[in-house]
Amino acid sequence: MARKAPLNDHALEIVARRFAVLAEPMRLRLIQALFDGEKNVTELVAATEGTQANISRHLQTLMAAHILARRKEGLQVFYRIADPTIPKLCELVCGSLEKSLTKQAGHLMEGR
Amino acid sequence: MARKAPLNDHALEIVARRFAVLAEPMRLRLIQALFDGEKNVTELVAATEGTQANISRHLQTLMAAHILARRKEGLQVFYRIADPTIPKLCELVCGSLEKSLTKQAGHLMEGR
DNA sequence: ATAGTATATGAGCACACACGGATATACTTG
DNA sequence: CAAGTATATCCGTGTGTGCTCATATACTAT
Repeated sequence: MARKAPLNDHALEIVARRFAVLAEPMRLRLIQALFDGEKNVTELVAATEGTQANISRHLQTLMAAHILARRKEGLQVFYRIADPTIPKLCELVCGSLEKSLTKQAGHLMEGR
Repeated sequence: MARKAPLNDHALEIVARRFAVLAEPMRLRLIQALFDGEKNVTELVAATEGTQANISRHLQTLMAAHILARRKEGLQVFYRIADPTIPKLCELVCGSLEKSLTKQAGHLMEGR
């Protein structure tokens, strides 16, 4: 994108849609919860403290964006991160934020 | 984010907000238009084929997110990309899309 | 001061979507 | 087949925000 020709309207919508999928705290929580390996829906509901209906919906959204992949095993469905660029994306954004918010950087990690 | 402790709620909202700012085709057009140097509002309106009011609003949004910076010169205001991670972010997303959409990859560039 | 140009902002509308509760589907076990 | 569990989907509501039109602000020039 930097040095190449500008993207056309359709491509821009696709890129924007991708960012939009990542623009939801609950979905970021899900992604975070999956950084250390696959989990089933019940585990994800517990890890994110959301309702089952809402988590399921967000998982569909992340699937449609090809960010997650699913594996069925009996009654349970296990989700995992399918797109290797996702961790890099999050690192980039977090790094940028930490740099611009050095004063508040200490607050960014869970344990204060 | 990948290896570190999970982000707390406040941090997640900040990250999500950042993605949300990038989740708008018109704002991506503005960012693209600024890849090759600063432009004033009138030039950006022409480059993006948007209305002046709308472009101005999007520029405020990008400013508030510290993605752009502005420089006033008489009547005109020149905007430029202030966050160096933005081009990298776009490259990452575009690269990922091209890889997952190899069949449609040819359609991604402006000239079809 | 007046007129003219560049940019920003206020008001109102429309649409997308996150959320919760209830319900449906899929699968397992007895 | 019935009962139970895990996951997905439907429906209604509320909120956020992108868009346009009109107007306001900031600056320049005559």
